[in-house]
Amino acid sequence: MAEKSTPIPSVWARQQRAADQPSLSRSAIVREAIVLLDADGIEALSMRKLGARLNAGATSLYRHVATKDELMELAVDQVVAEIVVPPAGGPDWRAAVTAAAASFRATALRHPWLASVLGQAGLAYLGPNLMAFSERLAALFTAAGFDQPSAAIDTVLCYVIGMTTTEAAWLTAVARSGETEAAFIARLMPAARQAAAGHDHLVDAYAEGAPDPAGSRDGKFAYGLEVILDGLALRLPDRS
Amino acid sequence: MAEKSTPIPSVWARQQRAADQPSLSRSAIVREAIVLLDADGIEALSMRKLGARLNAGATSLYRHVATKDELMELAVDQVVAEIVVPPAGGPDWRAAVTAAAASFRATALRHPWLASVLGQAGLAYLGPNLMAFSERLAALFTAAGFDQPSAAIDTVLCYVIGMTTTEAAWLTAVARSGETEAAFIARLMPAARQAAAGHDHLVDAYAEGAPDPAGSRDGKFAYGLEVILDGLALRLPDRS
DNA sequence: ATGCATTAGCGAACAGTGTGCGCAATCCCC
DNA sequence: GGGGATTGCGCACACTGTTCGCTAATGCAT
Repeated sequence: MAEKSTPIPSVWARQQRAADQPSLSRSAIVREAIVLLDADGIEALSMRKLGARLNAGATSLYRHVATKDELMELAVDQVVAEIVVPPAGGPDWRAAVTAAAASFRATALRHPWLASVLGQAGLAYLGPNLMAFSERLAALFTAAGFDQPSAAIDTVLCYVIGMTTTEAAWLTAVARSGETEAAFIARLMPAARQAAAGHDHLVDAYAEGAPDPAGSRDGKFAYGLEVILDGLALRLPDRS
Repeated sequence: MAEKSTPIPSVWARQQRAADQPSLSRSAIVREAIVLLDADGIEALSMRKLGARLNAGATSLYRHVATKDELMELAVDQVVAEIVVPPAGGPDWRAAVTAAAASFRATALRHPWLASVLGQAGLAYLGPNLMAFSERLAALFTAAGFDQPSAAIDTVLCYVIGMTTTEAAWLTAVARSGETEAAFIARLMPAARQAAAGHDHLVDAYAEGAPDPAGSRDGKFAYGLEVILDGLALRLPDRS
C-alpha cells in the first residue's frame, strides 16, 4: 500500500503509444468537437467528453487549444467553410444571394449550434473561412451595384442568423422530444392556446394548423428573404 | 415515451401563490436575477450568487422556481414587458413598427442578455408579457392591411433579434474591455486588418474608419429596418 | 550512437456549477 | 394547543473548465 502515490513503472505495464491514431492534433480535436456538437448540442460538449472520444485525457487537449472558447471559434470557422456563396458578377444577383442564404440555412440546420454562436460572437471571430465568406458576400453585393454594400450585407445576414437561430432551436427541441414535428406541435398546442386566451389575433394565428411544418418553415424563410431583397432592389441605381 | 400524449407543462399554467411578504418570493427572485444579469452578464448568473444576493441559500430558490431555465424564462418575460408597441390602427403603420423596433432594441441593449436568450428560446416561451407583445404586433400588422401578418412579423422580428443580438454581444465585449468603443475598435483593427489581408473588398470596408460608432450602429439598424419595411409595403394591397 | 532540450500527455486538484434529498423551523387553520 | 402544509437550508453528488507538476517520448545536434 506504500506505492499508493505513484505506481512503480514496470516494463510490462509500459504502454506503446500512438500506434493507433494520428494522435492528438488541433484539426482532429476540432473535427471531433463538431461531431459531438452536432450530435448532442452545445451544452453537451465538455472537454472531458471530447478527450475521451479521442482516447485522450481532458487536459491533453490544452496542448493544442488554449481554451474552450477558442475551440468553439475554431469549430465555427471550420463549419463556415461549408457555406457556399456564388461567385460575384453573375447576371442575377438576387438568385445568387438567395442561394447563399439557402446554403447558410442548410449549414446552420446541419449544425444547429452554429447560428447562435455566430450571433453572439458578432464581429469578434476572424477565422480565415469566415473572412473568405465575408469577402465573397462583399464581392457579390458590390458587383450587384451597391456602392456601400456592408449595410446591405448586414441586413441580410442579421435576418438569416435570427431566423436560423430560432429555427435551429425549435428543431433541437423537437429532436430532443423524440417525436415528429407535428406531434410535438400537437403536444404544445394546449399550453399555447391557453397562453393566447384573450388575445384575439393570436388565437386566430393559432387557429389554422400547419399541415406541413417543414414546408412552412421553408416558406417563411423564403418570404422574409424576398421581402428584404425587394427592399434592397429599390436602393439600386437605375434598373430597367 | 410514456408522455407521448401528455401536454407540455408550462410555467405559466401553474398558479402563483400569494403571500409575497417574506423576502423570498418568485417576483423578488426574478427581479434580483435581472439585476444580476444586467450587471455581470448571462454566464455570471448562478443560483448560489443569486441566493446570496437575496440573503438566502442557493437551494431555497427552488421552492419558488423549478429550475434555472424556468427562472430565465421568467426573467425574459419580465423584461419583455418594457417593450412598447404602439396601438394598432394609427395612420402610419411604418412609424408604429419603427417605434416598436426601436423600443425592442433599446430594451435589448438595456438587458444585453435578452436578445440571445429570446432567439434561442424560439417559440417555446409563452409568458403573458411575451404573448401580449405578440398580440399587439399582430394587431398592428393586421390593421396595416396584411391579411397574413405572421410572416411579416417574423421577418421583422428575426431581423431585429439578429441585429440586437450581435449588437449586444459587441457592446458587452466593449464594456468588458473597460475602454471606449473607439479605443476598442482601434485595438481590434490590427488583427482584423491582418485577417482581411488578401480580401480586396474587406480591406476596402475596413479602410473607412467610423468616426461615430454608436451613431453608425443606429444608422445600420435603421437602414435594415427601412429595407424590410419597403419590402413589406410592396406586399400591401391597394396603396394609391 | 549518445546526450540533451523540448514537448505531448496526463492524473490530481481547485473552484465552481445545477439540483435532489431530508431535516428543521415556521406558519395557518381548526 | 395540535397538526398539517409550507418554507428555508445544509449536505452531497455529479459535473464543469482550467492549472500545475510530473513522466515519457520525441527531435536534434553532436
